Amino acid sequence: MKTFSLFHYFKVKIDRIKNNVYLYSEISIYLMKRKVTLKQIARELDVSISTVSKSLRNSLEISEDTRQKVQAFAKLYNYKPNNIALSLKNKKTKTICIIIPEIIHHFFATVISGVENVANENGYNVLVCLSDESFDKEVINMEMLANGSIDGFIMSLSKETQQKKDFHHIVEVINQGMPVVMFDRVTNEILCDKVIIDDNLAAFNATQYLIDKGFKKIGLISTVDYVSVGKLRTEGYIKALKNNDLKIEENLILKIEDTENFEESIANLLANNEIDAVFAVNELFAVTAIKEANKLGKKVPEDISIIGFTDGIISKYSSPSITTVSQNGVKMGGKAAKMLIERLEAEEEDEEQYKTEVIETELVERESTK
Amino acid sequence: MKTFSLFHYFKVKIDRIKNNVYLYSEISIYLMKRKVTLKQIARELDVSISTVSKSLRNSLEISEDTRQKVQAFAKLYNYKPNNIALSLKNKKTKTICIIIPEIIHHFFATVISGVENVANENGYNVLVCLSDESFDKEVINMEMLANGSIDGFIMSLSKETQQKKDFHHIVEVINQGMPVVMFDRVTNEILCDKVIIDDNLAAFNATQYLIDKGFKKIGLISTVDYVSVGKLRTEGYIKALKNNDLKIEENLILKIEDTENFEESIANLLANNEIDAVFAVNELFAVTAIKEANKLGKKVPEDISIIGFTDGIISKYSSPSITTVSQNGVKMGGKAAKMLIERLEAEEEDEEQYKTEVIETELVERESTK
DNA sequence: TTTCAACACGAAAACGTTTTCGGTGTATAA
DNA sequence: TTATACACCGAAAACGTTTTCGTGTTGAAA
Repeated sequence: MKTFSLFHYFKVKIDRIKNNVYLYSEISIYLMKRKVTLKQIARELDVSISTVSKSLRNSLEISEDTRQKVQAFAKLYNYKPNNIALSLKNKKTKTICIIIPEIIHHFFATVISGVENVANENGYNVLVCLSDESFDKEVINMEMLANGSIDGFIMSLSKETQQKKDFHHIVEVINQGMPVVMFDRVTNEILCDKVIIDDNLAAFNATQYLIDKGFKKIGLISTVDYVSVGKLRTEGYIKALKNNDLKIEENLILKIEDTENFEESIANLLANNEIDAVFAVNELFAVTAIKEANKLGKKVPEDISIIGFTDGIISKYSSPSITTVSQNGVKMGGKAAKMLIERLEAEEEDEEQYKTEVIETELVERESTK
Repeated sequence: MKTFSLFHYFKVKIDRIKNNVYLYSEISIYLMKRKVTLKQIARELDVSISTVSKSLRNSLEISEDTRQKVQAFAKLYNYKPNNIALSLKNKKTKTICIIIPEIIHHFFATVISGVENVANENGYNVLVCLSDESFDKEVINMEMLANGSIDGFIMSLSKETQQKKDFHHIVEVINQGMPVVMFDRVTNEILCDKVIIDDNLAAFNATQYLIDKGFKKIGLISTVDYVSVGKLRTEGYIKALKNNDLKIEENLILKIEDTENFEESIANLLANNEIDAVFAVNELFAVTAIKEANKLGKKVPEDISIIGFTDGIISKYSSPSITTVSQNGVKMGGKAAKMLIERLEAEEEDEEQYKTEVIETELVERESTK
């Protein structure tokens, strides 16, 4: 029994501790070695577990003398309370889970960063789960963790979930009393706190920006409609055109389904139409548009202007760098975490109404527009 | 007491269950509502907790009859065992923690992705902690989680930790019997499992590649030496030059300390020297070199060739796309997770010797070299 | 000397599991 | 009828905490 031998390593030292001779300076060297529990300290010091616990928490019930003795001993063995036991007792884990479709998307990475910051400031840990855009993985993750492992969820829906419109797993979790905050890819069918950007407005502004520059034939590279943000951004684009009495031309609108091999579709869009500007709903589409334009002998921004969405690594370091709608992921994640934690620490479900926070976007002008 | 009223909602149904009339088809509708425990089921069914537990685990000690009754009831109330309680009992949390300096670096994001995959396959969850390149945050995170919250660590050292060379927090954790796997930014001062790439060799190969193309004046953009990978890559570069009897010119070697505002340094390097090729130790430096070269009127790859390190988003989508040393983060994370889990599930610390796995790199040829 | 408060500490319950061990009751064999 | 076996079930310990309540000792006041 390794845990026992531990107590005989520094017999001399311990006896001195017991006799209230505290040698703090000598103690730090012996910090190492296995986990020690209240029970073990209690046994060794010939007091009860309660006494040890109270001593360490500086309870007034305990005499100055034993308190110091216990604390010195605990320090010697580097006692730290077991978090799992505390979680069980308190019915709180101080851990929140964020479920995102993919981590390699820069935007989601920044959101995690924002969540982590705020969570840590408030003493929470962050569990990251990747749904991989899969409905099943989303469900499994949630069911797995909803059984005491965490205190609440922050999530952005997977594509498949948005397509199926099946949200039973989320409803169940909420019904069990566990708070959920959705961000970015949300749905109206679930009642919970949400934090989003005004995709519609942002797209409208971006398109308007192009129109103001004098462009008439503005292409749109979007996603299929079941991706909520794709749909909203498409609507914003259309609204801007209508507002300026420009014709909506179906062949200028490209809706990409597959995230692989979309280069050809974009090349076709650019080749077969007299487009003088493009609004792309993400930075991948934007940078690909630049590449394909170059291949067709069209220079950016001289021959064609391009605006992207999401201010990530690509937009910043592409040549030319890309004018884009900046969507502050860090702020978004931070806000989501704040909302979740506030709800967790509210006096037992005030059942106060759910809120939807809108993070403002900003158009970052770079080299891809003129 | 909300938890009680629950038991009176569907009184009729329950009575039928008790009388062994199992109506599975009707059950699914009532899945919702709060967490139910073994104790509650036991009380309601007038059996002991042990019986309920055994029934649900299909113990042979329990009669077919009560087993079915209990299982039907548990299903009705969507019983799921409490993970925290299980963790406490089993002294295993089935959670591993990955500590990385920053999540917005594409490479680290891919590592997380690899860790997540392997972890999930083996029934583990992944807790992500960001050290933010800070020693203190690294220490706090580790101390916080080493108290039962997780089963093991996967980590890459923060810059500050590498600079201070203070690894006491890691030693302590290991001494407590918690396995640690280090990746990418590792140190020889710690004995544990590691997974790295052969930075030296990879840099050597990349430099050799440039030399083979006929370049003589090859610049190096590296980091300061306390960043282990920066140092190793620098050594590889120097070795390649020496091997080919090329002069090592100090003014062709740029060591960047600050990750902000390094553009000027790079511009100076390119402006003040007759450089015909550059090897950069990460993709940020590589893409910046391209930008600065362009500003100086030098075209890539016509006037100057550039090789980067880490095959990330930037290298792929930059124009021109960047020839780079591909460092497979997913594979690296997967390997690290595999090593950690194997150690966790080994028959109680065989104390088998620690291993260091080397992930092979690959030179991905793109447009930035000719 | 008796009474009472203050003090210092311990026992035990609770959180939700799993598992070991022991104890019923019934049926079968002697 | 008695002994044995077996099927079925419950009590209790264990994981590591915190907290409530109870209890014994001490000293001072009556």
